[in-house]
Parts: sequence; C-alpha cells; structure tokens
Amino acid sequence: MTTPTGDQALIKRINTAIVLESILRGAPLSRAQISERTGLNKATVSSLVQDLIDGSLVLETGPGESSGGRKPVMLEFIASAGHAIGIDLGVNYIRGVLMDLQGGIGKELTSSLRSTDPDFVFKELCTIIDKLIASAPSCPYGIVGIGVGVPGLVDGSGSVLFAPNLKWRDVPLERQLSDHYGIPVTIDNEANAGALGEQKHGAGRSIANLVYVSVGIGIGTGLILHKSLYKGTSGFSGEMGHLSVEAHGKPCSCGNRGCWEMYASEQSLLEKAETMGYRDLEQLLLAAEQGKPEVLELFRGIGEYLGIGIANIVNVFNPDAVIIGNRMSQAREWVEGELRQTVIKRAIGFHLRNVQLLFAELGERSAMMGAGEMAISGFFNRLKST
Amino acid sequence: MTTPTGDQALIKRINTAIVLESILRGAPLSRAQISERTGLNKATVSSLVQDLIDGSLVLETGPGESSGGRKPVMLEFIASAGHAIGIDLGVNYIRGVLMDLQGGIGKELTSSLRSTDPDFVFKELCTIIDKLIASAPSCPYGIVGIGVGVPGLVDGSGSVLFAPNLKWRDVPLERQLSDHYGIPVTIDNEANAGALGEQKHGAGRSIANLVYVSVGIGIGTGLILHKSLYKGTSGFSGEMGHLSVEAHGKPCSCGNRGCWEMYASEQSLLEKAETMGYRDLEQLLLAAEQGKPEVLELFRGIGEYLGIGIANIVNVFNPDAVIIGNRMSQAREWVEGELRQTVIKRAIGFHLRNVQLLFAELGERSAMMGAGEMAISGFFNRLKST
DNA sequence: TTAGTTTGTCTATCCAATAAACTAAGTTTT
DNA sequence: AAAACTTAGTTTATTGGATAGACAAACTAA
Repeated sequence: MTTPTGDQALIKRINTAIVLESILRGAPLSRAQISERTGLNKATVSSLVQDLIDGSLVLETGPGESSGGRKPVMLEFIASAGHAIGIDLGVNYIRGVLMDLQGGIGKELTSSLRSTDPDFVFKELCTIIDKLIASAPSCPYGIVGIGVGVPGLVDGSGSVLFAPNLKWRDVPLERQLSDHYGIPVTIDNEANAGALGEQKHGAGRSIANLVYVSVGIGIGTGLILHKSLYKGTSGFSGEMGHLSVEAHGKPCSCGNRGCWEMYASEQSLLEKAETMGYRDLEQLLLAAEQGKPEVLELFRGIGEYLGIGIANIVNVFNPDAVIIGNRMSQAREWVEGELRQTVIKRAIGFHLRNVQLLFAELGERSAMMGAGEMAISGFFNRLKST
Repeated sequence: MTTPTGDQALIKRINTAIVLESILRGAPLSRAQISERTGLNKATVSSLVQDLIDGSLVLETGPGESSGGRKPVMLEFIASAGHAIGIDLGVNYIRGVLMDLQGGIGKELTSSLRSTDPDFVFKELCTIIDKLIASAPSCPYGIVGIGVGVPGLVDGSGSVLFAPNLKWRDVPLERQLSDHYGIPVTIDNEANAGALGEQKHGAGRSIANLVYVSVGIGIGTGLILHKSLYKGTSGFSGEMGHLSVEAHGKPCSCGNRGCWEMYASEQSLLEKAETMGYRDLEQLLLAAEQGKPEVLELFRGIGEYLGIGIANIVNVFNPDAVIIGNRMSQAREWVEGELRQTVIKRAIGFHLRNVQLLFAELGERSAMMGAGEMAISGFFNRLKST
C-alpha cells in the first residue's frame, strides 16, 4: 500500500545494480573503468564489487593491459553462478533448455506430446525439467527459475486462462510448477516469450522497441517497449491476432469478425490450400520451391495480409522493428516481397521512416530461449530488491 | 549516458516526493498521519515538511481534532503557489485557461481563428496567453508552464510535424513559445491532452488505464497507462484513427485503406449526410432530436463503426475504460446503443469483463484542461529532480 | 488533580557515498 | 638503472541523509 520509501539500502541496491549491469555489458572490466563509466567513486565501486565477489556473482580474472601504470585487475560476471530452465510448450511438443545466467545454452531437449490433457502435460513437463535440472552443474545459486511459454492467454498470476489449441481453461500452471519444484516459475504467452528470445539472442538484439509477430496456427504478438515486455493492464498481452482488419469479414471464434489471424495465419493458408490438395505447410513450401504458380499466389496473399496487419501495428506502436516469427517465418522467401510492399504502401510515413522488418533468427527456439530469459530476468530482479 | 547513480540527495528527493504526494492526496494531514501512511519516521517527515514549508508548497492550517492527546498541526498543499496555462488550439478557435497547481480553474478565454497561418496563429496564441498571465495572482512560483494541445502529430521536441487541418508542417511551436515566454512549454496532440483532462478532472477520474477517443473531423486517440500518458516510442502517440478496419476499403489520405476514421468520424458522417441536405453536425443533431429516421440510421452506422474500432482497442490494450470525447460526444444519445452492442459483440470476453465505456464529461474543455495538466505535471517533475 | 495519550522535536547513531591522501605496481625518460 | 611519471585500487575522514528512542508539549478523561 505505501510507496516504498528511500533509505540507504535503496541507494546501495541501485548502485550495485549499476555496477553489475556495467560488468554484464562490458566485461572484462576493471574497477577503475567501472568507476569512470558509471560516475561512481572508485572507493564505492571497490566496495560494491567486493560484495558481488562475496556473492559469487563476479570473479577477478587476473591482470589486464596497462597503459603506463599499475595493471588493472579485470572482473567478469560468473555466468554459471546459476542456471535457468526455458520451456516452450507447444500443441504437440515440448522443448526445453538449460541456460546459464547470460543465456548460454546447456542441455537441450525435445519431446512430442501425445495428449494435451493438463495432468498428462504436467507430467511430461516434469520429466523434461527433471532431466534438465539433473544436467545442471552444481553452482552457488542452483536453478534460479523456470520459464514457460504457452500458446494461450495467461494472466498475471501465471494461470493459463484460455488455450484453445490445447483445449485448456483456467490451468494454474505457475502454481503447480512452483509448488512442485519450490523455485520461482514464470508463465507467459508463447509470443511474449518469442519476443524476448529474439530481443536477447536473435534478430532483435539490442533493439529497444519491437513487435514480435508469431505466425503459426493463429497469430500472437509480443510487444517489447524500452527493452522490456509490455503486458496489458491486467497482466495479459495484446491479442493483436484478433485485431479486426475486415470489419465485415469472416466471423472468428473470438466473437469478432474479420480478425487478422483469419487471413494471415498458417490455418488460413491451409484452408485455402486444401482444395488444391495440400495438407500442411511443409508440402506448400515444397511446392513453392518448385515454382507452382498457384501456391506462390497463395503465399503472396498471406504476405499481403501480414503486411496489412503489420502496417496497423506500425501505425499504433511505431516500433523500431517488427519481427516475424514462428512457423510462417520459414516461408520468408515467398511472403517477404508482398509483405514489404504492403507495409510501405500502408503505414504512415513518419512511422515507417525508422522501422525494420525482420524475420526471426532463432527459428523454432525463440519461445524456448525467451522463456529461459524470463526466468533469468526474474532472478536479477529479485537480486535488485534484496 | 551513464545511468544516474544513487546518492543521499536521491533518497531525499524520493521521500520528499512521497510526502508531497501524500499531502496532495489526503490534505489536510498532520505530520504524524503522514508518518504513519508513508512509513517514514516522524522525524524524517518533520524535516521534509519543513523544507516544503520553506519552499512555499505547504502551509500549516492550524490545529486539528485530537483523539485524546496533543492536537495535530494540519498541513495543506498551497495550490496557488504557482499557476499553469492550458491551451486548446483548434482548427478555427483557441481556448485557454489559467489553472492553479491542483487544476483549479481561474480565468478562461476563447477566441475564434480567422486564419491558420502559423505566424498569425502564434500571435493569437500570444494574445490569449498574455491575458491569462495578466490575470494570474502573484505567487511564489509564478507561471510554471504552458501546455498546448494541437490537432496533429507532435514529436518529442514539441514540433508539430504534420497537422493537415491546420495545413501545418514542421512548426516548432514549443521552441517558439518557450523562446518568447522563457518558461517551460509542452506541446502535445489534442487527443493526448483530452485523455489527460478526462483522467484528472472528467469521466476518467482515478482510472489508471484508459483510452480516450477523440472523435471530431478525424479520430485521434490518447492512451493513459498506469496513470500517465503513453507516448509512442519516438515520442508521438499511436494514431489509432488510422487503424485499418476495412482492409480493402476507401483509400485514406494517409496512404492506407479503410482507416477507422474514414467510417466513424464527423467527416464521414457529414459526407453521407450531404446528399440528404445536411451541412453540419448541429443540423444532424437537431434532425435526430426530431426523430428523422434516416438521420437516426446514420448515427447508428457511426455508432457501429465506433464500436468496431473500440473493440479493437479493447482487445489490444485491455484498458479499464474507453472514453469517447470531442464533438461526437454530443451525439451520445444516438450512437451509444449501437456502439455498446457492437463492442460487446466483438471484444474478447476476458478483456470486456472490466472495461467501462464512457463519454467525456468535460465536453469541449477536455483538451484545454489536459493541456494545463501537462504543464502542471511538468512543474512537479522538475521539482522531483532538483 | 492525576494518569494516560498523542504530537512533534531533539539527540545520538548508523550507513552509504565521496574526496583526498595514500600505497602498490606498473611504464617512460634520462 | 635511477628518477619521474601513470594508473589501479585502498584507506581515512567527512558529509548528509534516515532512524530509534528519549523527550517536552499539549491535549483528554476520570
């Protein structure tokens, strides 16, 4: 209820975070360099660095180059001081990864899912997680958290409110997992996870404001503003797949009409392709490769509608980049041209000026790695508040 | 470049802001009450309050009620310690107001604009502002700032990049005004100003997350998230009037097709009404009053398209409220029914659950008062950083 | 009157950041 | 190689916040 007040501990937390941050960004770094870069006094830096060393987060790695004086002692972040687990829960698969605190990848596992029953899925999740935990080297902070990306609507407390493709409703996955493992668990939408993954390790590295458009069966979107995930006001993210782009178009299961994902998703592509005798995206990609004109035309259509929705997104959020991810990113070659032209035609010039249109670099691993990043950033946030 | 580091001055600024905030919210308040509410030590509160009193921001207003002990000395914020000017610059009018630091209204002026030439408008603005300044009582902080709402796209430095209805391009209004008056000037879009006005003094009082939809000649939107204005990443706000709701609809001057404002603005209403012999909104409102069925049908159509766009907004931002303002709010009686039904039909249930659909309470004064609030919050922000 | 309560101030203490002096350990100049 | 200079990092004394607890002032209730 009361706003947290300021005291000396707050100062120390702030400055410790600044020091740690600068080591994370610029390692290897000496105390003197940190002092210069942050503006903190040398003595202050020395004292805070000592705390970080005592806390097993920073290591002295030996002398550095001198430029005419005493050699500096270089400092590095100990990435392996803790490990996080990232999980991408799909409709018919689970992908999991063990990451160190800098996102370095350890063991990676995939398994297919025969059922989407919540209890069954929970057991499968535990199997994967157990194996990943077992593969982690022992370290001061152990497993610092588990992050999970799910294909559905997630509320602020980590409950999956609604996941049509899993046929889930109100599954309190975060509570279940954290009860079972006794460590912090973060659950979020697959698109949010993907956005974070691409922002940290993929096409969006170091871009502050981006929109990740996950084009799979449906369309999900993840929004990163000022380098952090934007969650809707009640904790769930904007479902831009359900922006209506054809006010009187096809009715959607969400109740609205003409939703974007009715025109630009894999599902919509497959519906059109069915009469031509194609059954999945892989077949269509193959046919496109072979230059089948009717298939190329199909992809152009998807590209156009992707562009229509992306132009809307650009006009509303004016991001630095839009990244197209998930399964449809494989069709880059066949959709990109039409997509770019449509966006250029339709987006407002002011907003268009600086926006980059990119495709996911991490491919199928965006969401999984993003989920791991959620767990890692949870760990750092907890550090800051203690 | 370097993140501001933490020091004792920062603590003091934080805690002073907390104390001031609690007086602003709960006055009259005693030192003891502030200590209890904020969690700050009594001595700390005493010391900070003394600084505020020395700074002419707070006043001891005499003894309060005792509950069996020494009577408390009650404290109040001195609203008249400074004054701000709020301006709503319209296409054919200027509205201006003098406000105290709590938004209390002093002198109010309106004048009509015969030309939209930037130099001419600047002179007219100065005339109004001069009169308002002259009407301000003398006070410790004087005129703390000028806020202006304009019907166009404004960048982070307060330049009007593009205002089609004023026929303006790249007018550095903020610089011009602040050079002329030597006090801080804030320029923003009319819809952003309106959003702030309604959030502080109108239908959105104390609502943390709201979208203000300004329906006039065009459609503008102002977004308030966590009680403060959300600016797009480059400093200008989302132009949701140019969300495309009919992918292959009418071409819009912005380059896109089927923009929302082509279907739900005053302009679009008038275009349809022209063949029926109506020339402005006032005539149409009169005809609706008389029950003319073809006019009622027109308004229902506007209501439906407003609902279509608002459903999109609700799905993306999941706000606590949507407020319809500007000229079309006068047509509430004729559009509200269809609008509500359309939103209920189209918005995703989860998001619909808590959203309120409201109409502006401040009428034509939303933007003007919001502009004043921009200036006031500028003053408080400067206080916090010194 | 007397006891108890509440308000607000005063005092001693704590703690983080800092400047400046200082030690340590190098490089460059002569 | 000695002297002069540079740079890194630590030590010391000081500053300026917040705080707990003691305290005086001012009130109520019995």
